Amino acid sequence: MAEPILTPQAEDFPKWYQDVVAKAEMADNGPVRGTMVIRPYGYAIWERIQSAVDQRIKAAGAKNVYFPLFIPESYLQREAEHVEGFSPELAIVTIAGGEELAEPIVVRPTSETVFGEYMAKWVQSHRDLPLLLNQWANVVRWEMRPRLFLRTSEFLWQEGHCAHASYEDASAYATKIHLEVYNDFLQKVLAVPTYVGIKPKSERFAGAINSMTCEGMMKDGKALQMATSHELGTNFAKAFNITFQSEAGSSEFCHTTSWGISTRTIGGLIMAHGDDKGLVVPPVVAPIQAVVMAVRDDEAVHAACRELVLRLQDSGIRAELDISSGSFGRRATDWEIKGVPLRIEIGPRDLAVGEVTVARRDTSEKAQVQLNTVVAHAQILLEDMQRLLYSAATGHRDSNTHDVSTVEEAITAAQTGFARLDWKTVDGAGETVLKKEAITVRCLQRRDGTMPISDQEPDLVAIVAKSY
RNA sequence: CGGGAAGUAGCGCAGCUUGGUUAGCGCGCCUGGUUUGGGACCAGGAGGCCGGGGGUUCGAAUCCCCCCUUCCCGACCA
Repeated sequence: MAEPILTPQAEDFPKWYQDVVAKAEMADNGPVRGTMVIRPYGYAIWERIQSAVDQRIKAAGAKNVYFPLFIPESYLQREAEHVEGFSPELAIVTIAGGEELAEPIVVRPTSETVFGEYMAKWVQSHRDLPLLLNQWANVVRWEMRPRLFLRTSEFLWQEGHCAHASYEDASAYATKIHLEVYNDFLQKVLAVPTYVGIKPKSERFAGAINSMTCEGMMKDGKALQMATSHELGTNFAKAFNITFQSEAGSSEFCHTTSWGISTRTIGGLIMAHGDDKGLVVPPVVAPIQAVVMAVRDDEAVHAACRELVLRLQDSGIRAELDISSGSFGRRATDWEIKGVPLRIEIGPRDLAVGEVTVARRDTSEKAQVQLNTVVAHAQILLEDMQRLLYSAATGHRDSNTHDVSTVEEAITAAQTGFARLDWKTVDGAGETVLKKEAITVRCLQRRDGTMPISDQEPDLVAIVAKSY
């Protein structure tokens, strides 16, 4: 083990990220700038993210639908801020079927506008509300500086679009999604602790009256927005005429919301837990939770491995068999790069004493375990690892979040982590000063760390950082 | 989109300045054998329109122009 397989994080974090994405076989660049080919291992992680999020969305009452990829350009233009925010990153089709189109077609950067058009049709009465919809889709936002998973011109996500009768209902539901779907998922599944708050006006979604965010801290101390929920007020309802007849008989505008989580979270997962040996995938989201490795190319060893894989699978552990013929070190390293939580080694020495060797990815600890109790042991280790990854990430975040009192101190703190200071100290000129240092306000919170209803609340604190 | 660097086998690179027959090296890959408790070894082998297009030339990986892609730094972003 002379030379490192990956660039060490401390030497060059972005290079480490690229190395790990390539060597763990997560993704490749696509042929068109900014596009991404997600490979089987990366996609398996995405599928697990999808199912965990989808389950929570359905529990919150929203129903899945599918809207088209193509949106008439005129739709985007109906909401002034929305079109202004998105026009620089739109991909627009002007020729189709060999003919110049009468009206250009936009490849969706997000779907508020089409949803709006159909919500207007579907909603007539207060009895039709709330209308809670979600779709899993790809979207296109042309990016200047693409990075696999973190910023690609096409990405996969889920976008929820809801219409409510009142501001209070809309706000409450967007908040519920934010906390019970996104934040719960990020903490329990990805084991990423977050700062939950609202965006200042400068960072708000184009067309929103309020944007909520879950901000995670990566190992290099930079912030990553891992999910957002937006309150759109009546902006889109007015642009698309989404109205309903109230109980009293009057015609009212709906209050709409939208909320999303994307393949970017995979980048967050990589950078929140990965180390110099590669990925560290939390057991709950890991497509492979345990690999059973034959140490020797020997029939008795192979048979023991096969049998153990079946026992692990029977107990609900996602286990994989490795009886391939490469050298031990090579195979072990490959599984480490992929971040598989447990590696169970079986060789003649183990078999002779009825044991196996269990190595856990997070701590690198190796232990001898009785062959007949290893399944129960593995369950315990997986649960322990999930907990430990979350608490380690929380420790890293907390020890790199500094309370400061001036913009200058915030700039210093944001070189290596997050800074927390009074919002009134930053609001206005402070934000401009920070921006020059590539530092932004990631979110606004109340003093107790909870999420405010609006940025008009007094006594808010700002969390500022460099970000992806 | 601005400023910089780069594209030669799957990956990492040499060759280019000074144009000249069959374009090299390391890793990986394939075959056979010996191996396997932390990136094994020996022998043999496959793999290239030198990023794409155009030009200069008797002749281009090499010189010139345009385009595409990648990386770093800025402006934009889930």
